[in-house]
Amino acid sequence: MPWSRNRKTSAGTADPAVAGAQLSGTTTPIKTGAARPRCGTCILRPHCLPAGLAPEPLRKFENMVQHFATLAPGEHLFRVGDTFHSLYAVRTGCLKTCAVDPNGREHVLNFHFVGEIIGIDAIFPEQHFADAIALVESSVCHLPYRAISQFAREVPELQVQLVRALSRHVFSMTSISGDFSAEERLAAFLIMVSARHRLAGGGSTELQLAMSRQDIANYLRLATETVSRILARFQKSGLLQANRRQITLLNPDGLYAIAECMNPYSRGGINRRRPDKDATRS
Amino acid sequence: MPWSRNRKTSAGTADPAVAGAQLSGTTTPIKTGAARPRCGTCILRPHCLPAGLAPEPLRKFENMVQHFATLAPGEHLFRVGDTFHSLYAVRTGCLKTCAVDPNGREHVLNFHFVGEIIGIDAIFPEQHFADAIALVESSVCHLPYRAISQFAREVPELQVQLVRALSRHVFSMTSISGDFSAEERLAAFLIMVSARHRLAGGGSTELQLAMSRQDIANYLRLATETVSRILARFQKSGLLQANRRQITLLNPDGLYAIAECMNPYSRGGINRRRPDKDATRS
DNA sequence: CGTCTCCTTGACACAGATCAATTAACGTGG
DNA sequence: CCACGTTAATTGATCTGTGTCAAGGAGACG
Repeated sequence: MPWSRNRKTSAGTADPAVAGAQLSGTTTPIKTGAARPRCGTCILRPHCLPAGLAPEPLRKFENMVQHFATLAPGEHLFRVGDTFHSLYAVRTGCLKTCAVDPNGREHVLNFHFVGEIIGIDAIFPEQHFADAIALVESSVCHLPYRAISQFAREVPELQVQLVRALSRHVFSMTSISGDFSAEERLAAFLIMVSARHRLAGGGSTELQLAMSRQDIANYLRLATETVSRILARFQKSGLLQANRRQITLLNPDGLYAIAECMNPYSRGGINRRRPDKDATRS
Repeated sequence: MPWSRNRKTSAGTADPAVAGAQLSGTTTPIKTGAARPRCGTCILRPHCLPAGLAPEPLRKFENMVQHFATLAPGEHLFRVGDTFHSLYAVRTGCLKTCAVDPNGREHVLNFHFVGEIIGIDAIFPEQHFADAIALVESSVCHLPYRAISQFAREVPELQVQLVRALSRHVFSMTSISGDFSAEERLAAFLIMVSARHRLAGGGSTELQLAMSRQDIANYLRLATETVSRILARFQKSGLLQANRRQITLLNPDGLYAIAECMNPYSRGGINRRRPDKDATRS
């Protein structure tokens, strides 16, 4: 049976307040790729590709990086079918990568928060098979892959970082790919957002979501109504306070407890609904 | 067929068609990591890490590779919590990686067919967070990561392959992570198995599944009963013939049509096989 | 031949999708 | 500043795809 779920595309028209807020204390949004970013002083460096580079290689790396024009909400960074030639690092804001299948259903593949790398999945096919769209005003660094890859041959530390970034990506994907209930997935999502807020230097209980309910739903493989309802349920049980995209976590531990089973590191706590489905056989 | 026949037949029928052909004069399975595998003559090389290496680096690479003892069905290659120190390449047979959540519910993260690399997701955490278990009698090459990684610094081509393998892994994961119906997922699964059979030199319509219905269900996030029912439905509509683990695809194009929406290449019209039936519901 | 394990099939239940309607922001133009 | 339109978010009422429970069947193996 055809079986259409959420099919509309929402290109986050959102609070511009969110974007810059988190970490642009020094730098006002650059409108046209003017100044080179300075990895050396970038607050995100520990989480970015040049993490742990020595001063000299770092300088060379900086020279490869280009700063990209700021993206307005809804603007594309790249599109399905574009040739891959560059990775991107999110400096401010938030983007989503998504693909629309032949039936018109949109699948949000990932959200990309401050400090994260976009485009890793295109290295192999050498072509983007997803659209990357800014959810709020965002800016990204532009890391030409050929140059980076070439440079990595000389600088093992960079090579290590590259491989780690890839592996981490795989690692994080396994979390959402499992078979979990809507509550578990949403709780895990909120915790993830919270953690990333903290990484970017923001508070971890006051969340200003960059994405719509629909984007969240498409990402978590739910209906938007379900996301809404579960948020309401969380609110009623005192876990959080939700007002549109403004979310306040009142009881993070409670959310952790719900989401725990999705954390690959912490298998061994908490309960979930479906008692068993058997396992084992060795 | 590439895989040894059903589970516990006579001890050690590593399918001669594959196993024997490329890796040894002897037809008997290697029980203890005796002979070094010869990447140079391995039929899988184009799909493996040393793809495209020049003769000299290839020889050095071969010297790093160790052959592993054959794994019996149900035997573990590694377990959750094991320290990561090596990647593995499947030479014969088929393995699954899986993790058990707090409730004892098993999640199959991936199946690993002939020619595929296992362990990529453990590079970053430097620890395995999944069990790797042989589904049928299998053998794997043992690729010590530190040595490989070190060697890759000298041989760019190998580095490229490593990154490509990682990226490909990410790429393939996006396929099953989407929001698809049970039919779509199962159809896509069968097509994937078929494609991998072909890669390994087998036929693409006569499939001998290495995994149980339960493994398939856990992988696709379904109940085993659902897998059974949908196979029955496919059979009734003439798409295939299913007898336990012996599956014959009668109408691969029909399956393609059902699974199309999951093919990342088809999104946006890149390189698509056929236009789909439209998404009208009713 | 019995036992075991995997697979299949049926009956029923429920989480979550779908349909539908209302309310709340946020423009925009007058 | 206020009507108006548009889109996002909520809430309620149903429907349904799949999960769950239960009961055989069919190979495999000793």
